[in-house]
Formats: sequence, structure tokens, C-alpha cells
Amino acid sequence: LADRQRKPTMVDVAEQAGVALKTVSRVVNREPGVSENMAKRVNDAIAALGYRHNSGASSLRRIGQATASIGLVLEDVSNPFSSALHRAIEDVARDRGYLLLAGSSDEDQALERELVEIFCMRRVDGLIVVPSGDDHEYLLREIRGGTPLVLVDRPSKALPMVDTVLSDNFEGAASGTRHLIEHGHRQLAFLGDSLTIETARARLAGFKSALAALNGRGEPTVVTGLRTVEQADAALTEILARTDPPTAVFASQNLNTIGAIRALRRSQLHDKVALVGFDDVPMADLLVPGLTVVAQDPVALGRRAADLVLRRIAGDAGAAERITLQTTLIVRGSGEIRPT
Amino acid sequence: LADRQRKPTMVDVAEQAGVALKTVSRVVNREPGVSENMAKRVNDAIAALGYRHNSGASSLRRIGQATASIGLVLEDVSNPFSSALHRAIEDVARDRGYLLLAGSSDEDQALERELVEIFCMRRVDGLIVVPSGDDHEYLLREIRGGTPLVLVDRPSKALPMVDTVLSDNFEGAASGTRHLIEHGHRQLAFLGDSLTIETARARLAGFKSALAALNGRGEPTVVTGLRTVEQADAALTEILARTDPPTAVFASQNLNTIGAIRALRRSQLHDKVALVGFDDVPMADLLVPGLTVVAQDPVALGRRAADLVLRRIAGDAGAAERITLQTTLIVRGSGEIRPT
DNA sequence: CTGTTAGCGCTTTCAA
DNA sequence: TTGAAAGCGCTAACAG
Repeated sequence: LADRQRKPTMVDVAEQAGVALKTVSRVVNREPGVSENMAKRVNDAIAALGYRHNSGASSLRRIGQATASIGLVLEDVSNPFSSALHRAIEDVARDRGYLLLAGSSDEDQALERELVEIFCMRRVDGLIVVPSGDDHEYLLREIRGGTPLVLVDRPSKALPMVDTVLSDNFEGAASGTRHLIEHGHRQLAFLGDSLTIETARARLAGFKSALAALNGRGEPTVVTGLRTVEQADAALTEILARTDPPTAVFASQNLNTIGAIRALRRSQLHDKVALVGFDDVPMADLLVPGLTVVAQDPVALGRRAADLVLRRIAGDAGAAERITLQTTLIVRGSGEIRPT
Repeated sequence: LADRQRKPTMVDVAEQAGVALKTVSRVVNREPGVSENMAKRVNDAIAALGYRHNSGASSLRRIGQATASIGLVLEDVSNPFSSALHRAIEDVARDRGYLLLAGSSDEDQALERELVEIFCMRRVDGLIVVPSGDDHEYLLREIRGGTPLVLVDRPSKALPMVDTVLSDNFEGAASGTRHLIEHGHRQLAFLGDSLTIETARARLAGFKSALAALNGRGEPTVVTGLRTVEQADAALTEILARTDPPTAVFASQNLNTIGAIRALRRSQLHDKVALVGFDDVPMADLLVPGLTVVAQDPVALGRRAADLVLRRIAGDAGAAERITLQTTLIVRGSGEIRPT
């Protein structure tokens, strides 16, 4: 029927219905003050022509050029933590009539920036970013340009005055470490991500702070810069082979945790060396022993962030908020192994 | 500097640079035939003003109204299979200069349709859909409207002439079942998703076909309509409590597999009853016993689908393709338990 | 309640 | 190589 190219426009619909263009616009946008009769004629014409509203054209003339969309920069859409965050934000956005655009930065500054630029070219009404690295001054331009911005999961040194939603990484790491100490451990190892990530720094600080209670009885083994399962596995394997190895391990990130499990298994130490991970992982309760973790709540993180951008989009110009969510220690077995 | 509202436009840039509007357009779109001098003046003005190209306005007048975006309807962005697919498609799209819009249908026809409509209103250049249910005639409208469509992971009865990329579900399920039979099992149970899903039907058919080799020695226990971990867990728990329970289980979907593991663990039968799952799950090798699965390749599925839409967008009008990817049996322990 | 007109920011077409 | 004018599909502002 319709030829492959030109899609029907409001003018076509108006013609077909025998009404004015503006009446079609009113019906499509559900503006009040259209008679039943007119509305029916328009809707019939829309159905007959297979008309589809063009939101690009629509927002062009619309006040503030609102697009009813928000942009989300994640580390990686396929990472379980990121995708849980993604889904939570999607749900809130959809509820409020917004489309969510999401992309993966792979923890790369340049990619992050490219994504932000693409989203801004699409004129998103707001931005939610899990920031990578430390140099976020470019984001100030966007904020000044009038696009609300919310940071999730990590703060940015460069943007202290920006709305931020995060987990209490310091206290979470401290509580996981205390848990190990309370179970008698004195020789602890810490596996951490790259310290360019603010979150990684906070977790290491929490670990060290809890360790201070030992008053120097036992020096920790600290390895950072571990980005992948393989790196964490290799690092811990090496540590376990040392003379006088640690009796407990704190893995500060989910890929590190999985690497640690692999290393312990291979060394046949999974029942001897205690392990607490930061961030929950799927099926953690099905492992033997069950994996004890300091869990974040990505869904709550996402909801709060989404609520916040949407409030800013709606016009709230109050002071920048900093929302900190508590973590939860989930006891499943691996963290309760006592030193031998 | 810039006031909160109006963003600088090409006219502003042209004024600042002292050139014509069209020259700015040429520079922004990297059209050839602009002198060094002019280009520099324009770029300086862009930087000075913090100009950002408006892609909505741009595509309005552009030939074919191309938006350099494609829409993706997934079951759930936070499901591991979906998000692996998502990431693969995102990578291909980005490489080719396309923005990917993704959304979750929750296996709900109405939500799927709503998403497709939203994407079409944004005038995506192409659509990739993991279809839910059976009624996809509405998609024909979009195709006729000129938007290329590719189905992934599942075919649609209503759309036999549409490009489709899927795993060989029948053969995959058959091979997993044969594996159990070869290990001596005669009493098999099948846990499956809702049969409104074509994939679920194909897997059940594959299971039954492999079972035919038994010539009636042993009737299978078949339960379908299992959508969640909890439902699968409950179903298998009930089955295992029967007199003369099955000695092997084929779980035809990852949530069903996880439910099966839980049921077997609780019944203390994880070392007695064999289990093969369809679809790999994270950390499957860290379980005890390791989980034997029939693995799909979501990354390959995604890449092929993305290549296909992009080719259609580029104008390829060849006959509809049906790409079937083989599955892989990954042996890890749970599927090699012999009947007692 | 309905319609008319102007113009959003950009690309196209055509002219210099 | 550069520019002027027209118009994409729609909404805003203002009539009737």
C-alpha cells in the first residue's frame, strides 16, 4: 500500500479526516477540548493511513525542545551490576513516559565522553552517568547548557556539586573486613580494581580502616589494578603460593571475587581460606561454600538516580544532593571459615 | 555563560564565524569542498559557543529522514542472555556509526508493541526484535512502512518472510537429551518455559525426538509453563518426591536450570540425579558438580542480527534470510552422573 | 471548540 | 568554493 519511502504526515491525516492540521495535533497530543466527533474522524484517518507521530519533528518546535528521553552511560550493559541498574532506571523512566538511551563506556574516558556527546546531540532531557576516571570537567559544559546530570555509583572529584547517588563503599568494605577479623583472621589479603576508580579507593580505605583495629598484628597483602577475572585469579594464586599465605581474602569487586573463587578452588583452599566479596554475584548461594558478600542494591541506586534526574528535569533547582545507600552483609559460608 | 535555556544553533555559529549557515552545515557534516580557512573559522566558533549539533532537526530534512539509530526489543535488559545480545549489537552499531535504543518487553506482547511504536516514532532506521508470543502482524505495518526488521533468538509464525537469526534449538535440545541417554538414563524429566514461546516448543520437540531412540523404554515427565526460578524449583521438587523419580533432568532455559539446581540441592540429589541445562549460566563451572549445558552463542547471534539490519538499511533488498547457529554441549559434570 | 500562520534547526536544491 | 531560499513535520501563539 504505502510506498517504501514517504511516511504519512499530519497534513495527510488532516486531509483524509477533512479537518485542520492543528486538530490532528491536538488529538495526537491528547490536548483537551476536542469534540468526540472530531477525535473519531482523526483517529480513523490515523488508522487508515498508518500514521505514526514523528517525535523528532515534534520536539523541534516544542517548548524547551523536550524530547522525553534520558541518557545513561554505564560501564557495560552486559555486566550484571550495570544491567540491574539499567533495568531499574528503565522502569522508572518508562513509568514517567521517558525513553531511556543507554550505552557502554568500558571504563574509558573517551568513550564515555563520546556517548555523552551523542546523547546531547539527541537532546536528551537529562543524563545519568557512572563516571570513569577523574576528568569530568567536560560534563560541566552540558550542565551549564541546561542538561540535568546525576552521577551514580561513583562520585567525581571534578564535580563535587553534582547530584550523586552511591553505596557506602567505605563502610561496606570496613564491615566485610571486620567480619573476617571477628572470625579470627589476622593475615588478610585485599584484591582491588584500578585505583583510578574512586569506588576502588574508598573500598581500600574501608579495608584499611577496619584493619587498624588489629594494631599492627598482621600486615595485609594488598593488590590493586585488577580489572578482570583472570588478573584476580592470577594475583591470588601467586599470593596463596607464598610462605605464610593469608588466611582470609577480601575481594573488592565482583570480577575480582570470581577470580578469587577460581584461585581458591584450584589451590584446594576454598574450605580453608575465608573469602568475602564486595557486590553480590548470581548464584552465590549455590556455590560450596556459599559466598559471603557485602551487597550493594543496584535497583535502589537506579531508582534514586532516576527519581533525581526526573525531578531536575521537572524544574527542581535545589542544592545538589548526595545520596548514600547502605550496603548489606550477606552471610553464606565463605566468610565464616576460621583460620587454621 | 550560556543562559540555561536556548542552546546555540548553526545560525549563531555562522554569525560568530562570519560565514553562511550552509558553510557551517558543511563543516559539521564533514562535506568535502570547504577551504581550510573557512573550516577553521567555523570550528573555532563552534568551540567558542559550545555548539552541539541537533540530530533531531538534522534528520528532519535529511533524505529518507535517516536518524542513524536502530531499535532493539529485548526480553529484559538485565537478563544475562539478553544483555550479552545487547552488548554484541551495541558494538556493531557503534562501529558503524549507529546509536542503539534498547528496551525490555518482559515477554509481554503489549509492552513489545509499545516499544516498537516508541522506536518508530523516533524514526529508527531499523529494528531488531526478540519476539514475544505469536501475534506479530502489527510488525508488518512497520516493514511496509519501510523499516527493516530482523528477528533474533526466535522465529515468528506470523512473519515467516522476515530475516531471522536463531540458535538451533531443536538440535541443541536433542543433543543434550542424547547426552543423558548415552549416560544410561531412561527416566528423564523435562522442565520448560511457556509453550507460547516458539523456542520452548522447539526445545521440547528436540527432547522428544531424542527420546524416540528409547523406543518407549521409559516415559518422560514433562512440565512446561515454568517462567521463573521459583516455579522450576517447585516443579522439580514435587517431581523428585514421587515414587520412581527421574534419574536425569533436562532444563530447557536458564531460569529453569537455576531452579533445578536449587531443587536438587535441597533434596540432596545433586550428586545422584543428572542435569543438563539449555543456555549457559555465569559461574556454571564453579558449581559442584559443574553444570553441563547446551550453550548458545548470544554474541554471535547479536552480531549476525546487527549485520543483517545494517545491510537492509544500506538498501539490500534480497530475499529474507534465515540464519541458524549451532549450539555447543559444554561438559562439566552434572550431565555425566549415571543413574543409580 | 476549531483553524491560521509563523517558525523550530537543519539539509536540500539551486544559483553565484 | 560559497551562499540564498525553500521546506522537512511539527507545535506555539493567536485568531475566529
